[in-house]
Amino acid sequence: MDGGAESTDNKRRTSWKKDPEAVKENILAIATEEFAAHGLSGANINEIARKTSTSKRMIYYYFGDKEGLYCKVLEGVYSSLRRSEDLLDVGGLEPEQALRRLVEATFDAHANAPHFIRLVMIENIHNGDYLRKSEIVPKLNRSIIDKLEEVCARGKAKGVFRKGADALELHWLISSFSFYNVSNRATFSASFGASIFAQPRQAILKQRVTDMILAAVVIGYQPDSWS
Amino acid sequence: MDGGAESTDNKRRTSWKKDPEAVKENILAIATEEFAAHGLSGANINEIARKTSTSKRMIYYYFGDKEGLYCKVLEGVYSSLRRSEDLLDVGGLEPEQALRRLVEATFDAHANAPHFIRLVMIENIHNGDYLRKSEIVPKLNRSIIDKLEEVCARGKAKGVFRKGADALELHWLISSFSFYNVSNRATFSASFGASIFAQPRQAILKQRVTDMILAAVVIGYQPDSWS
DNA sequence: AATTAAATGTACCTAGCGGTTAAATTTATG
DNA sequence: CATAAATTTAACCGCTAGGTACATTTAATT
Repeated sequence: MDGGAESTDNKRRTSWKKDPEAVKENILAIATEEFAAHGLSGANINEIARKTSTSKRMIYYYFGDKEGLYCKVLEGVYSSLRRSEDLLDVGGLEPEQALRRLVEATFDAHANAPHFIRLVMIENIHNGDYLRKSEIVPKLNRSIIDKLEEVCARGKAKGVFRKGADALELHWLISSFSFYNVSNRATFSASFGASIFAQPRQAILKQRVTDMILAAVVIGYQPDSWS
Repeated sequence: MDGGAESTDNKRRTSWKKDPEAVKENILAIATEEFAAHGLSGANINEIARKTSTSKRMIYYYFGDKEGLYCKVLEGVYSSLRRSEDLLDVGGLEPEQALRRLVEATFDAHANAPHFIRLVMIENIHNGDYLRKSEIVPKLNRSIIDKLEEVCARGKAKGVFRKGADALELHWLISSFSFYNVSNRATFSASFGASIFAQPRQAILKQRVTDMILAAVVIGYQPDSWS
């Protein structure tokens, strides 16, 4: 599993290419795994270095120290989620369908981004100190709010959304179960079993929360699923 | 603030009571603070020892090692939350009011138990490994489910709850925003400001989610607050 | 080709921290 | 009073892990 020395000896090489960006990317990718897996204090720089294709020296060369690396990792996963949000276009949908789409997409996005979830949990353990220090992150998450605001405005203009519908509150709501659904799987499962996190229960849950949100926002909404 | 040597010299004391339980309690209380503040790997045994009224030696004497201490801390906060749940009696209320009461109480209980929240977050970072090892915790959280089941049964029997109402799903839902509301304050605030976590927004949120739950469960429910 | 600065490798340092040892002292108990 | 459990004190150990020093190699520049 380790002694594959046929084309180029991968260990003990004495020759290398200059490729700073690739090295940085490689370090970031591994560091994301490790910080997500073990947290800031739990992650091990030596272990991160070992798993990269470079050395510990380069980590300090490019990122200064452990916290600097952690910050870049944090910024990375936030940017990544933002990009996926930006891809979502609900402009062509009627307000009700647009909102439904946003809820479902958020639910799925969280379910498919465990690294993001774990790093946000970890950052919350640290009281958001590193996120607050970051210059790029605070302004990142506007896009989802903007989308919700636009949908709310259209819904109200069309007369199908309640006047009280508020984008920030909606985002808080949608995030809460989308996030919790991933973040607390371990302890929830330990207490009540994992059945709720498997199919078909997950699909049912997504349907339920979507209907709940729509019922709270759309005037006279009556979900089919409420038997 | 430190040199209060009037009645009994607090350092270098030569006389003491034999009170194992008090010593254990003292260690647990401090350890709860420290683990909640810094996580399992982040907390420091020397620091915990320093803050107790006893010594590091006693920590190892009673708890074996760091993980043993962490486990006891975890069991402690879970038991504590369970006790507060047990105090809640909704037997005398009609199903609708009972459910409303359970939602509001859960929301408030989470908001008032930041240590519990943080330790559950931390335990989830560790994939629930220590919770699963514990014998007492897995069976602890039944009580809230039992209460929800009883209320659901009464509501269905009375003909006011939908047939699809499910206690476990309800608990997942109620927990999700109650938990998220505390666990993700730091990062949410960093992105969108802290206004939503202050009054009167918190009260409004609680009202909203309660109404949403009731609307999902109670047939024909129409909240006053939905303007 | 010589110069130079960025990029990389290797070995090393050191403080902190989890955990232990050992002995003395005090309190409770039968 | 003997014995055991509880507690104190304080030094100590070993390793881990964050961080650094210093030499070396590559690539661009002149």
